[in-house]
Amino acid sequence: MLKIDPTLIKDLKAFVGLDIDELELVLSDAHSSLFVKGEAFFREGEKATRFFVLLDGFLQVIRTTENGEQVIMRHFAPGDVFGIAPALRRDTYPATALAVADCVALHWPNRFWDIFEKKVPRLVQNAHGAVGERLNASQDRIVEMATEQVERRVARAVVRLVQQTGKKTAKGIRIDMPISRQDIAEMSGTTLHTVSRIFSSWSNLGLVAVGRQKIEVLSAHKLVIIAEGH
Amino acid sequence: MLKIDPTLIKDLKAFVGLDIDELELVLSDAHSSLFVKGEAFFREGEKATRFFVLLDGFLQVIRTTENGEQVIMRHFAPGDVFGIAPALRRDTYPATALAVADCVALHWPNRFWDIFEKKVPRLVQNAHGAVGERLNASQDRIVEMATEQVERRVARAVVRLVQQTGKKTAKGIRIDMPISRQDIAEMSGTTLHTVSRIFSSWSNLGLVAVGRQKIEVLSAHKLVIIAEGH
DNA sequence: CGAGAAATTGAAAAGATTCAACTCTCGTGG
DNA sequence: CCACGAGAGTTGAATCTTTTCAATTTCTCG
Repeated sequence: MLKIDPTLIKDLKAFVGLDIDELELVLSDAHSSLFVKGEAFFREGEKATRFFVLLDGFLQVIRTTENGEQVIMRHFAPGDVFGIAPALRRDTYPATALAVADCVALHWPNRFWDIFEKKVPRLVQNAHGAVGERLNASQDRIVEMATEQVERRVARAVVRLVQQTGKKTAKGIRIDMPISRQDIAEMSGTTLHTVSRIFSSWSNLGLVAVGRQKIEVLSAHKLVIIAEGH
Repeated sequence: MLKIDPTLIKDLKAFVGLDIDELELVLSDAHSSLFVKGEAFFREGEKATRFFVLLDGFLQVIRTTENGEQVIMRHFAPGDVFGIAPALRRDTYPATALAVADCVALHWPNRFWDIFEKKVPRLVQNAHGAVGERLNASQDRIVEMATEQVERRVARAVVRLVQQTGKKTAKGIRIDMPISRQDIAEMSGTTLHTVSRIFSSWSNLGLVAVGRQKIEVLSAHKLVIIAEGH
């Protein structure tokens, strides 16, 4: 069904530990699709029909409140599994997944979950590990929201973005993705105004260079100090 | 190893869908222990050696920040599985579990996880379902912390407690557990002072009757309106 | 080049925390 | 059995952080 070479994907986080035969089996049932920037992989509450592995691009998972506010729950990068409702015995997607850049993703109908569970158990175990990390990250974030003030939360959001998409530049590390003040606000539970003020002050301190939808970290070290507090 | 009657536990959430043989198999390998109020089942970062099902009592899961602040992540009631590190391919416990009342819990060494996965798959599936609910609840809470103000968060914390331990009384519903203002503050990311002020105002409105470590909800309906906003 | 989105910034207001003093409640031990 | 002390709770006042409102400015793309 697909003409992807197993060796191209064998190092992706989702497929770590699979042997060639397993990779081929998995690929033989996979569909591959392009999702253009802005397109939704699935939306909150929608019936879950398939699960995904991101091959290329970048996506964000968001939730929307009744009064229309958005919260960015997290980002996914190539190699991540997502939309794995069957791993959690859910039949709807709990959030909306949006392509932030053009994306290529593999996906399978949900019925393959149980098949892979038997035939490629490592794949399913990897997914459970990913769930564990996400649960842990969620709880970290709850603690952060409950105890830290805004500047630190914003710093952490930026540090996370740097870790996920940072590209080395002459002067520092640039976030390789158009990110607005509003996006950062939705990642850290504040307003774009407050983010703007914080960025201005960091910029004055020579910590970052910011522009329209772009952020370059000049002193990752100092930013981490703000984020972690020591 | 244990003389618990399968019929006593067959309706617990953790064991839903197991047949008698499976229940007996599971029980035959189980240990049962009493944890007195205040005792820890396990602590954050500790090597995970066993997983649990709560039979009786009530426990809270907490995280502590570097500067000693506590955040109550969630509560567990009889029938809940917890400490299921193997389900998430973790080898340490991610948080601390404390008995809030005297508790009785079943527990198994972690090696039984893989055994049960084969022999009692439904048990493991139930656990994954529980993980899914928890991940979902965590994300709800993140949204809540990011977008709602304190009074609403406190209202939600109280509503959750009522759902988990509410006991009908003459005038309303009482939370059947000693809960301090500080506890509510740690559940909702605020200070005991703010909780105290909010409770005073609710009390003046006739919404709740509060006392030392006790909360009785007189108008659940109005409280839900504060919590949910409509 | 013009239009619209993104960002900045000041000023005012709101919301919550911090500090501090004080009160209440309950269990314990004299 | 009562007094006392510690833990739990309350409340005012000051302060601080963040948001809200509003007015501009800057960028970038078509």
